[in-house]
Amino acid sequence: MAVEEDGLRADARANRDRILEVARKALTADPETALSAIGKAAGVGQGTLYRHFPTREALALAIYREEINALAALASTLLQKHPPLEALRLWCAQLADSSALKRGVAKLLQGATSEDDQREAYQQMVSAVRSLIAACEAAGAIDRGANADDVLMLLGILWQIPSHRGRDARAARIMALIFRGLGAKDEPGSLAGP
Amino acid sequence: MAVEEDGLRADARANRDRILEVARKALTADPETALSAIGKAAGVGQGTLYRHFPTREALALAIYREEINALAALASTLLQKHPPLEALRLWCAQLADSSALKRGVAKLLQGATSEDDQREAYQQMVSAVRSLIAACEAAGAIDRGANADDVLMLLGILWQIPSHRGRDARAARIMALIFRGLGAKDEPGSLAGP
DNA sequence: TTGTTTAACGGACAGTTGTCCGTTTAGTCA
DNA sequence: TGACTAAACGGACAACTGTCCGTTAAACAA
Repeated sequence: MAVEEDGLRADARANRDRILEVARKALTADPETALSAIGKAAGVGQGTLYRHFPTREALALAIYREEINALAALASTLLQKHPPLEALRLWCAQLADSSALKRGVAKLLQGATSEDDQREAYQQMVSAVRSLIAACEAAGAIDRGANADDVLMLLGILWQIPSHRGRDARAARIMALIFRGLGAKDEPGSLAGP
Repeated sequence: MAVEEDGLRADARANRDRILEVARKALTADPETALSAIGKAAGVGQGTLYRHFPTREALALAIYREEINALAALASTLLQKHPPLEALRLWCAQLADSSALKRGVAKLLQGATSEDDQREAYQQMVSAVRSLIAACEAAGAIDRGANADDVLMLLGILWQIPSHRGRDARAARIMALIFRGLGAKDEPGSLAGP
């Protein structure tokens, strides 16, 4: 047997792509759509669906993989264009705004999981946070000693805020608290305490 | 029909108690025990089980209700015996140590749920946090403006930390970050930075 | 006691998740 | 082109959750 460049057989790849396409629409419309319904809509059997995506999280992760990649890449981009602390702020704001990355992916950020590709995505995010933190520390913009895993875990809360009215304000308050916890030196232009 | 003092008919109360007793043991042994198995072990039908406890969380909540009550009550006790900030610290430490209050209840602290009794338990916890925060603010031990819901949400993370080695250290780091975020004035005796 | 009401019971059932395994077929090589 | 092999398929199945509804019996009144 030979393999395609990505290690998948042609029919497997086609199925995978079709499942993802269907799932993206279905889950966007209703995040709790039954996986069996997605399988049916994609014209594949249960077995096929679960072989490609063993859990709901794995499916959600694959769907939002692009956004995760983008978010991870954003870190270095921001660091090039802005002072470290502002880069961190902007990155967190983007994180909070990525409303597409809902519940399903949120767990991922709370702690390492066992699935390989989930681990990888988690690592990407931790690396992003780590680079931002390191830059801030080097610039003296936050205190030393912050732990990237901890910070990511705390930031993960931003997705658990129910999307009622006042969500944004709440997210802002929580972010501000975390930044303070990091010992962020207030920048010129921001309102600050004593 | 008349009712007992607690509003439950005698047989209903007996069933409820029996379910709780069985569930406590079963869930302690394996947090993922099937609810159907618990129902069977308690000698009640599916319907009875679900009427008493509509969801797994509701059951977990009922089991740990005493601990939640104790935790809520602890707040005022600590405030009487200690300076506000230390009371808050001790309370959070106790919260982090309540390892029995695992996953199932954790969600509860993340955001308001719709179930009535879950709401009530949540409110108890928020009230506890609010009183602690208020005392700290009044004493000038933390900055004004902290939001009890936000703080509880952040503290809820403490239960999501996987119980690997290093869990305690991680919990301590996260708590420290939150306290800093609240603007906690370091007490004499604690190690602190500039 | 006996009768009436209705809360509570409990098991059947429908829907979903995740697994298993016999069947199909893509890709390769002669 | 035809045969071979293993990756992939897909549907049946087992387990679990949560609902529905006909039946039972607790509480009370006459």
